[in-house]
Amino acid sequence: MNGVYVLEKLILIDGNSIANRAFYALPLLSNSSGLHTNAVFGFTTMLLKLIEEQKPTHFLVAFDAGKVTFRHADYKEYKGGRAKTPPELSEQFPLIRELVQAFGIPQFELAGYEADDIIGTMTRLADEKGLDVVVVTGDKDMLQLASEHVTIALTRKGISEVELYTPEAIREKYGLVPKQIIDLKGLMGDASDNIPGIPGVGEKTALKLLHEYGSVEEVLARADDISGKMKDKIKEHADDARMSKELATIYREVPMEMKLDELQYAGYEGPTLGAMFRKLEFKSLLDKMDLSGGDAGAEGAEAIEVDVVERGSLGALADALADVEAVHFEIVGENPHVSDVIGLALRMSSGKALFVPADLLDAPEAEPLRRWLADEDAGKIVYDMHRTEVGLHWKGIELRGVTFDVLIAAYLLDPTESTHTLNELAGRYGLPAVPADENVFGKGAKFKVPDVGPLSEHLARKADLLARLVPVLKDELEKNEMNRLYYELEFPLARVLAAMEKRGIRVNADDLKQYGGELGKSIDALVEGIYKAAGTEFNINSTKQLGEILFDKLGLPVIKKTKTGYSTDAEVLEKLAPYHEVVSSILNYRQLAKLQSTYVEGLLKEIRPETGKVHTYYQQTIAATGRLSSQFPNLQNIPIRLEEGRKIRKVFVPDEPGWNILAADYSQIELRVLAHISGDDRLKDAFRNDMDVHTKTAMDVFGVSEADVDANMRRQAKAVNFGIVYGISDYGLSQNLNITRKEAAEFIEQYFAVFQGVRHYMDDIVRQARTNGYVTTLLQRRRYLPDINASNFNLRSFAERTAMNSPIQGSAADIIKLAMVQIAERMANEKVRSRMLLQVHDELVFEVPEDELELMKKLVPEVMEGALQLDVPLKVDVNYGVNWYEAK
DNA sequence: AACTTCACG
DNA sequence: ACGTACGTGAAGTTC
Repeated sequence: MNGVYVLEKLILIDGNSIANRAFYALPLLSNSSGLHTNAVFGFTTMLLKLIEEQKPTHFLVAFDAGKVTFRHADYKEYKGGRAKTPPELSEQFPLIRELVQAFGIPQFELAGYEADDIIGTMTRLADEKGLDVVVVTGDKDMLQLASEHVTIALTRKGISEVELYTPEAIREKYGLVPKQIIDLKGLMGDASDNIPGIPGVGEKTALKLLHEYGSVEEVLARADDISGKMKDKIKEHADDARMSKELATIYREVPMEMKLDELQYAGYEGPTLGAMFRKLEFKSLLDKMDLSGGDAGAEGAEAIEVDVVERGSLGALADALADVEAVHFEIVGENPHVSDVIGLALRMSSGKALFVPADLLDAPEAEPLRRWLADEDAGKIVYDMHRTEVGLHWKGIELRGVTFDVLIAAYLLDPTESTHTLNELAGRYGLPAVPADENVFGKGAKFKVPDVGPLSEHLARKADLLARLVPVLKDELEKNEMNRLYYELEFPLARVLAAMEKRGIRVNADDLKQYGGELGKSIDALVEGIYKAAGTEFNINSTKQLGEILFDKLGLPVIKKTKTGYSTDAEVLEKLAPYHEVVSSILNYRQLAKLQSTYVEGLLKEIRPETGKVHTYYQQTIAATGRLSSQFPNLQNIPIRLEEGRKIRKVFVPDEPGWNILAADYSQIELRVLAHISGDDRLKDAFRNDMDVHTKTAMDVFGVSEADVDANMRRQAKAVNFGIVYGISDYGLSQNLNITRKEAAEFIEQYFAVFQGVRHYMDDIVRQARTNGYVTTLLQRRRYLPDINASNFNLRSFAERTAMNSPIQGSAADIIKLAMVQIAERMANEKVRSRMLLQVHDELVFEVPEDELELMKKLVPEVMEGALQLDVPLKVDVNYGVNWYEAK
């Protein structure tokens, strides 16, 4: 009537029912570790078949949650007498949940309800929306749900075949309308669920009665019309019949907030499913579906045509550059600031490849190539633009005009993967395999750059794969609604980061050495005292030796153990301090030794003699939450909390005399993000009124006025706020506050009673994780949580906390990254001399000439606060001084 | 290479 | 009952 009618089909699976069917239908297979997999296998074949034959656009697998449902409140014998689920089957449920997740199918369960009720509710919702629905189950009761749009697929003989029941089919077979299925069961009962019905009434009699009277109520009302013994039986068991009918009625008003949109199904990802099948050892399916992928090695792969460019042919190369699609640079070593560029492979639009050895890059004849690399208008696809740009920089070559970075895309599509090597990406996205670098170069001491033949072949393969990956990755980004995240945030950020790293930050080596000298004296004195107190010399850095001294020799109480022996961490030592004077000396020693080794000696080693600066390297594709990380040296963990360490910051100075270090940090960005995404009114109010959020939390949780919040209450409230951001648990909070778990639990309950929006968010986000298998940030950054349905309590709890934390930490990361891109743009437009130097998660550090101080003090917070509009204001504090220490 | 400890947000 | 707070990187010791 109005526009195009899109055909949508929702499949709803009764997970428990199908698992049961599969289990009893198939022989008890088990894999090499002795785990049974027959039900999982049956479930798999069922899913594959449904996907192929039904082509669902929406999908849900519903599971029963727990043992007790609302039905037990009415009839405690419900499902009583049923044989316990055999362990061979129950052990398969976690696998089935993982399997469903690997298929990318949403799953759902709700405490107190059975899968039937969830499905009943979904069919009602889908029916209202006009979707076609297929319900897959082994349970005949579900036939009551059949309607114009809802078809019931009942498993038949095992699970290999299903029989489809429309209302017509039900009428043909039983002469009933779907609703009367409930009456049928009310009369005949169901032995397997311990529903009594009327004794002596089986299917035949029940059908006869229903054909005549229509419903249980009618049968009971007109029992007198019925002849013989049946009349007495019916009268005698009238209540049983009524209750049985009630028990058999599927509840279609389950209070769930699941939206149909959340059930969209776009099909499975071969590599994910392949990995699951490998785990389950479903070899036949792997082969049949050709999911083997991965590191198949180069044998099977087609040879790739690659020409090695020589000095004499560099001129000819210049003419070919217009036809380059992708470039792969091989830069060995972890730190691109000090790495060797070995060469590059150009993948031409013809499919052929050219290899340029690194030594040619410096040749005068390579000028056209260098110009092409630096040409903003010469588009090129690369892997890790940021790293390449840095690596080339130290060779005096610029890289510009990159149109797509494969690494960043791969990272966004699954930030939890530990690496995204091209070898892995080939497997992940089902493209022709590329050997692992390790197999070509060797690793560790055996690392060796191979001869030009195999080297050029390998790089050519990688460049070729880059070109092939691009359409696939673009497609995936689009599907995940990550275009903005990619094109407006991560991709432009890569160049901002490269620029910051190339610039570096000046470190005053002389001051640092002097500080190290002072530290050295203090450390020596402490060491002497410790040896004396211990009565022997030993390696204080060795936890093993330290443990022997403290616990065996001095007989101090063991507070905590580690995997390998006694724990001697700061928490333990603080508890031991009252017992022996040596302990506090050890704590002091630890503190100073850390400063000396990591921050004095470590930092000195990282100062580049050519520049007198340290050039950190930001990893943009490591952290699962979307944060950056910093290496060589790590400039995101320079001491600040303790004054002694904080002094280190004095050696970080501006590059030019008379300039300032300016630091701008977000105030409480994570709690502001939480206020925004949870929509919690009280939390929002706190920030809208620019209150001290910990004090406000203390007021609300303890129910006192602002004046009555003492330091201790604020401290506890602060710990609770931290806990909330981390995905709170009573245990974690009790550890942090040194209180009992019970007290911690009461705190948390108090908090949630007040901040109900936050509680709602926490429940909701975990539910989302369970159904989708992932959670997202404000800018659609995704984090997958494969353990969210694990049967192992620890794994599952960890995943739940991660589900709560990641959107918060990740959204904060989104915001500051967005600000960085915008600030870089503004600074370029305003043509300032000031430079952005560092990012420390919620802080940006700049060096600023005196005459730009006023401008930057205004520009930086303005952009940071406006980077992303939230329901609460973002607040930024700005400070500056002659070094990083003074910018406080 | 694994483990422990500790620095930061 | 279970037993960890979330996210990183670096240094030192031990195996």
